[in-house]
Amino acid sequence: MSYSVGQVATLAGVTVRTLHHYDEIGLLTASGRSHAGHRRYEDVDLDRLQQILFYRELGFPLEEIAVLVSDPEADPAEHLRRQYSVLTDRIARLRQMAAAVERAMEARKLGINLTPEEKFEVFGPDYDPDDYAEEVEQRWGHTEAYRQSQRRAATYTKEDWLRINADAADINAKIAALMETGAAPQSEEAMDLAEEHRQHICRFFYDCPYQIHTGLGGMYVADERFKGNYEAIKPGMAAFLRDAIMANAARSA
Amino acid sequence: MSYSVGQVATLAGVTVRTLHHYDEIGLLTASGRSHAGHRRYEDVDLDRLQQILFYRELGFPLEEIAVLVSDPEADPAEHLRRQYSVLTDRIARLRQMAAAVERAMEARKLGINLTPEEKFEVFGPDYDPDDYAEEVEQRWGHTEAYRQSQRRAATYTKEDWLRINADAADINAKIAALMETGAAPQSEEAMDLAEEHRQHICRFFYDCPYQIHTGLGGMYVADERFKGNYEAIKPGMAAFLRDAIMANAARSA
DNA sequence: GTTGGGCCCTCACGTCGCGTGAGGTGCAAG
DNA sequence: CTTGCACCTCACGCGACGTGAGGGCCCAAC
Repeated sequence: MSYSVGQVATLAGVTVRTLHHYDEIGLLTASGRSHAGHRRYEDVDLDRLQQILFYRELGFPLEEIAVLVSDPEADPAEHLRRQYSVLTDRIARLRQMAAAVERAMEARKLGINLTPEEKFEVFGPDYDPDDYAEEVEQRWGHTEAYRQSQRRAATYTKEDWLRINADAADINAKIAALMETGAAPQSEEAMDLAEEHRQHICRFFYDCPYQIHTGLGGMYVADERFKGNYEAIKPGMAAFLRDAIMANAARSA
Repeated sequence: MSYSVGQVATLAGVTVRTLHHYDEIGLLTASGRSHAGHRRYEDVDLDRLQQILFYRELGFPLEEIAVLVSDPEADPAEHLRRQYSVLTDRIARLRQMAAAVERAMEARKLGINLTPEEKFEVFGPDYDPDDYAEEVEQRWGHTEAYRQSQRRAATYTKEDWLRINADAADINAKIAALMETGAAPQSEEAMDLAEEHRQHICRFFYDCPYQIHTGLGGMYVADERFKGNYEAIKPGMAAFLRDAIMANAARSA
């Protein structure tokens, strides 16, 4: 099966001119030409185009895309993994922005004026994750201080939530670090972290016996929404955590 | 306090040339000029710039941005709300793409060849949510059929998850629809939906008495990750759901 | 006093990723 | 036979800047 430019264009939702352009710059050259000099695209070209458009959608320049899609370490599965991680990164970025907007809304409500530096922190670009953790705490501390002077008891629970989320992030970080070492989900350390995870839920959310905990573990890999959050921290983390939870439940029995 | 181009540039993380450009096209003109003809930016200019960069980051053309930031219905709170909704939309889009990538990975694992149309559905742009729901079901049904012929019992649980997620989406949709009518979270209908929500958890995840359910409700607004998911469906939904859950728990007592 | 460096200014041309014709070709249907 | 459609190749235009070129203002150091 082969396709003309027009067919490919409508399929992929781009213009013919775009395909011509990609041909011109050598990003996507049709596999062949018909007798009349018309471009003929094969399935393999469609795959490549799909990849190109994916990265384009995320704002990569064509030159960089050429490198990405022509990567000779071209295991297709590797491509997909890369796409997934690029996506989760981007999502994380947007979530940060959303959180910043929320902070701005609250600041407005309370009549707090942000410093000029703060106004642009939304776009915090370099994103060194180590610095980031500190930074957030500091910024929050700052804002909380202001707020405490305006509200009092009402602030209290919110403060708690911050600590709870920080603890959760801490546990997740430890899990990611453990994965880095190549440890198995059935290892002592992994089970201990799973237990820490469970304790955290028990303390701050609700009573969470092993049975419920394993239920949660299953959900972490099966439900898109939860899975995304863990996979964003580290690919494979959802499954790792589930297995560690199951191992931990098994040893307690 | 007023700032020079260079100061503004470093603050905002853009180049001086960019600020010149925005001046040229009238998107952001410095409030004043110094004796020597140098641009002098005030705080209000910084606010405007922040907004401009926000929309730019999300890929809006400058012309459109000019309209958005100059909107005379210019309640700043309204701006923030709009930014938030733009963000959640974008996040939802990326999550869809991520899900599509996952499907592609699974398809690969199972040796299923996607049809050319399917390959480009990732970018499904027009995104009519009604059609979308059907479409997904059909596509999944299709894929499942293929898969069933390859695997058997193993597929079974996955199928269940699909139904579970579909049910959850259904409940969420009903809640959103109810919100649309302006009903209070304490209304009969809202409480019934909260109960449906609880039952859903009981049936598919774990035993979820009212006490735990209200705990979940609190988490839906306090934890960024959960909140984002509900707010993406409809702004204010997280809080609405929490309140409905609390009302429902109260009436059962 | 002047020389230098730093930051600012205004043209003005270059780049990227296409959009948008202009003018020509191959071929199937009326 | 010509009409029409989808394709072809130039080639210029545009948005959002990048990147100098050439010059002005001001302060510090020699």
